[in-house]
Amino acid sequence: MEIPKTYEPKEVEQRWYPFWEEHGFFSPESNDNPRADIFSMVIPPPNVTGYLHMGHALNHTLQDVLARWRRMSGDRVLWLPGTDHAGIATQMVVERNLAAEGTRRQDMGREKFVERVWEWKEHSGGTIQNQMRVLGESVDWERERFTMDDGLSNAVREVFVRLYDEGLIYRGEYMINWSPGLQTAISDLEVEMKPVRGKLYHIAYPIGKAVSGPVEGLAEAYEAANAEKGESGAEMGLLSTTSGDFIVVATTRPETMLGDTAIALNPEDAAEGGRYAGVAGRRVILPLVGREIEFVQDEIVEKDFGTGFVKVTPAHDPNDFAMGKRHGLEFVQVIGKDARMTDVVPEKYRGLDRFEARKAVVEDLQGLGLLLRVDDYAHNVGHCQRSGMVVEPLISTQWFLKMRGLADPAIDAVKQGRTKFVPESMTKIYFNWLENIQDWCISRQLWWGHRIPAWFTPDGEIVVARDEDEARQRLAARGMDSKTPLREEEDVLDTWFSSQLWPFSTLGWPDETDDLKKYYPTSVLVTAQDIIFFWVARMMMMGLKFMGDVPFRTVYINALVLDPEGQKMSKTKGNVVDPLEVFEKYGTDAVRFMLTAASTTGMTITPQEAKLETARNFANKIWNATRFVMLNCDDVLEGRDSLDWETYLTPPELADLWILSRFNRVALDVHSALGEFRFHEAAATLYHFFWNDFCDWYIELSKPFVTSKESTPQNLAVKRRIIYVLERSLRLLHPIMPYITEELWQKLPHKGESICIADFVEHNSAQLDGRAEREMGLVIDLITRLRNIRASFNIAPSVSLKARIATTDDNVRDVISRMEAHIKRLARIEELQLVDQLDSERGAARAVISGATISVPLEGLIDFDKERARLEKELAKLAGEREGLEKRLGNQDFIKRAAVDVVAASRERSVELEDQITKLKATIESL
RNA sequence: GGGCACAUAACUCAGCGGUAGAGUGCUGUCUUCACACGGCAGAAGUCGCAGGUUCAAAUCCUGCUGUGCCCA
Repeated sequence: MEIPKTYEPKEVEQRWYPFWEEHGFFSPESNDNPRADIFSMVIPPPNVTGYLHMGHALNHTLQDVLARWRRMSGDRVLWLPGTDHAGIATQMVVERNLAAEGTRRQDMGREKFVERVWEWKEHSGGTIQNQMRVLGESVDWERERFTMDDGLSNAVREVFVRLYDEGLIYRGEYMINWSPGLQTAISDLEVEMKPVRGKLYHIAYPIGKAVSGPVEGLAEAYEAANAEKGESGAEMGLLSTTSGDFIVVATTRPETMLGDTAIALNPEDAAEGGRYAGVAGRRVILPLVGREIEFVQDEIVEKDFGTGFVKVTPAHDPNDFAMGKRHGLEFVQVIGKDARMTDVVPEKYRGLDRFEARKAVVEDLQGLGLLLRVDDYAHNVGHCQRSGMVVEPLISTQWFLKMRGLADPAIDAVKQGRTKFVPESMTKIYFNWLENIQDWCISRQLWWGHRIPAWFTPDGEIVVARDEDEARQRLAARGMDSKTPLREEEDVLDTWFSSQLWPFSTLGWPDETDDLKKYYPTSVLVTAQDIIFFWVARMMMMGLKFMGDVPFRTVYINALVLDPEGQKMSKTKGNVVDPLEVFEKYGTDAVRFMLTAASTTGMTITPQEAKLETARNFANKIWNATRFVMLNCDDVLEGRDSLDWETYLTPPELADLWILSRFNRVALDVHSALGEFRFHEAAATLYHFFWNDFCDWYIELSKPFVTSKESTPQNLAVKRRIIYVLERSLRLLHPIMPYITEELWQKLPHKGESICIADFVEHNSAQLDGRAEREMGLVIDLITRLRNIRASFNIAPSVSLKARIATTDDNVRDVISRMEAHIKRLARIEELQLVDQLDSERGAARAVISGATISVPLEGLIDFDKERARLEKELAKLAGEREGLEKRLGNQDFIKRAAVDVVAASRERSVELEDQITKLKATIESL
C-alpha cells in the first residue's frame, strides 16, 4: 500500500468539499430525527464584492467548529451563509472603475449605474463563496442569502413602513455628519475621531461699531489683560481700548466665523456682578462680514474654559446647532456639500475650499489686527471612516430612526440573560452604547442600496408605502388625489438597516415560514468586537421589535487577528495576510487548528509561522499515526465496518484500560470546552491526547503486536483496539480539522457515509478508570527514569542495560511485573529484577520514584561526582517541596481552616516525599 | 477627558485561591522497521512594582508603572 510519508493537504482538500456538498450533509434536512435539537447560526455577511481576510477565517472557523460539533452530536444544524451589499464600499469600487473608463455615474444615470453594480457583483461575487468552500465551511448553500435579493428587500420595505407608521422613523432637517468625499450623510458610528495637531485662534470681535481700518495694539492689550491668570485658568475676554471695546473668542475653525450668528456666554458671567456684566445687552459686529450678532446666555458655556465667550455657528457645529435651536438663532450655511464656501459669504471667499478659506480668513483678521494669538492645539477631529476626509457637520434633510425606545428592550434582554455574551465583559460595551444611544441617520445619498420607500406629491406631501400602488391607496385614504404625479425618494438606506434584519429576514420574514418557526431565535452568533454597535445591538433591537424575541441565545465575540508583530492589520499598513496563501502553504486543517488553538480568553491572536508549523506538524502526526496502522493492519482492516471494544478476543491489559480511560476523559473535556466556547482548551486537549498519550505511549506499547506478521488473537485484538481509539479520535478532531479526518476516517473501518455525520463521541463514564491511569502513570514514570539514566551517562541506545527495582509495595510490584516486557523494551533493559531491597552497590546509577527505588549497574561507566551531583540536585528539589509542606502542616490555622481534602492531600504528599527523600539519602550514602 | 482589557520561561500564550504549565525556541542524543513536519532526555520563570485581605495569593482587593482597545 502506497501512502506518502508526509501529509499533502492540497489533493485531499480538493476532494472532499464537493463530496460533502453533493451529499447534502450540511442541510438541516439531512437529519431526519424528528426529535433532534435545533442548532442554528447565521453567518455575519461579508461584503459581496470583497474577499475574506484572516479575521473572517477565524470567525468562520469557529462557527464551523461549532456547527460540525453540534451536527455530529445529533442536532439538526442550520448554518446560513450570505453576503451584504456594502452600499458605500461597493459603490466606491464601481465608481473607481468608471473613472478608469473616463466616465462618471452621473453621466450614465441611476438605472444604468445600478445595472453596472449588479454586473460587478456577478463578476466578483463568487470570490467569498469559493473561499468559504476552501475553508471547508459546513454552511447550507441552498439557503444562501444576499441583502439585496427580493426577499430581503421586501423585509426592508416592510420594516421601514411599519417603523414609519409607528412614528419611529421621521424625516427632517437636522445636523448630520456629511462626508464630502462620499457626498453622502453618514451615521455617528461611521465617523472616526482622530487626533489632529491643529491651532487655536484667538480672535477679537468689536462691540458696538465695526472696525474701519487695522486696529493697533489689541494683541498687546489681550496679553496685558491676561498677564496674571486667575487660578481657574479662565482668560479675560473683554478688552476696552481707545479703539473701542472688543470681546475675544477662540476657535479651531476660523472659517466658520463667517457663519456666526451669536456669541454665547454663561449666565453667571453675564449676571450683575459677573465678569462680563453689562455686555450681554450690546451687539457684536462680525468682522469680515459686518453682520450684527447678539449675545446669548447658555448654561452649556463653561466659564473657565478660554475667555468664557464662545462663537456660535449653528449651521456648522452640533453644539452650536443645539444652541441655535434653543435661542432661535439664524442658521447661516457658509460651507456647502462640496466642502467649499457658499455664496452667502463675502465675495472674496466664495467657492474656496474650507481649508483655503481658513487661511484667507486668518490672513484677513491678522490684517485687521483682530487675530490676537495662535496656539498649537491638539484635538480630535471627525473623519469619514471610508473616505478618510474630515467630516463636515451640516444641516440637511435626512431620514432618522428613533432609537431610545428600541434600545431599552435590547438592554433588558441582556440584563435578564435572554441573550448571553461570551466573554461576559462585552456586555459593558453593549450597555454603554445602548444607554447613550442617539437617533440614527439612516438615509444615504447613494444609488446602490435599498431605495427608501417614500413618495412626494407635487405639493410636498410625503407618503411612505411598500410600493407605489400602496402609496396611491394611502393618498386616497388621506382624502387626497391618488392620481397625482409622485416623485420617488432618491435616497437609499444605510446598509446596516438591512443587515440588522439578517437573523429573521434570511429565514423568510415577513412570511411566517417554517424556517422562521424552527430556526429563530438562532443559537449562537459568532462575530467580531468591532461590530457590536453597528450590527449586534441593532439586530437585538430589531429582533425584539419584529419577532418579539432575541435573535440569538448567545453572542460569542471572537478575537481580533493581528499581524505576526502584534500590530492591527490594515490595508494602509500593508500588513494584511491573505488567508488563501496561508492555507496553500500549511494546509487548511493546520490553519484551522492554529486559529482554534489560539482562541484563548485573550482578545487578540497573532498568527506566527511557528504556530502554523506546530499545527501543520500535528496534521502530519495524525497522518503518520494512521499510516502506521494502515501499513500494519491489513488483517483487521479487510471487510470490517464496525468496531466494538468489548468484542475483542483477549482481555484488555493495563495500557488498553488506560488509553480508553484517557480517551473518555478527553471526549468529556472536549464536549464541555466547546459547550462553553473554550476553543483553545478543546484544541489543546486533543493535541496532547493524540500526540502524547496515543502516539508516544499507546502506539509505542503496541508495536510488537501490531508489527508482528502473525495474526494471533492477541495481535488482532491489539490492532483492533488501536483502530478503535484512532477512529474515535478522528471523530473528535473532525470539527477542527475536517479534511484530514475525513480522508483518514474513510480508510478505516467506520459506520456511515461521512465523518461529517458520524456521532461525535460522547464520553462513557464506565470506561473512566482512575486506577489504570495511576498504574500507567507509575509505568511511564519508571520508563522515563530509566531513560533519563541512560541519557545522563551518555549510554548508546545499542547498549543493553540491567536494572533492579526495589519495592515493598505489592501493588507496585504487581504492576511492574505485569508490564515487565513493555518496560524492558521501551527503556532498553535486557534484564529487570524486582527485589525487596537494594544492597549497597558501587557503580550503579540510582533513581527514586513514588514507591520504588531504581538501580542500574554501570560498572566502569559511572562518574561518581556527576552521579552524586545529579542525585543531590534531585534531593534538594524534593527537600524544598517538603519544607514548604511541613511548614504548612505545622500551622494549626491551616489544619483548622483549610479544606479537609487539601489537608489530606498535603499529608499524603508529605509522606510520599519523606519516603523518597529517605531513599535518596540512602542512595547517596551508598555511593 | 471617561471606560475596559492586559502585564507569567528567550518568544507566543494557558492557568485565575492550595508555592507554576503548553507550543515554539534552546541544550544533549538518536537517521531504531509511522512520522527528522520525527523519537528520547534535559535546562530554563523572585508569575510588572508596592501595599492589603487570607491559614494560604500568579490567582481576590487598592494604588502605581507600562502596553493595547473602545467611547467622547
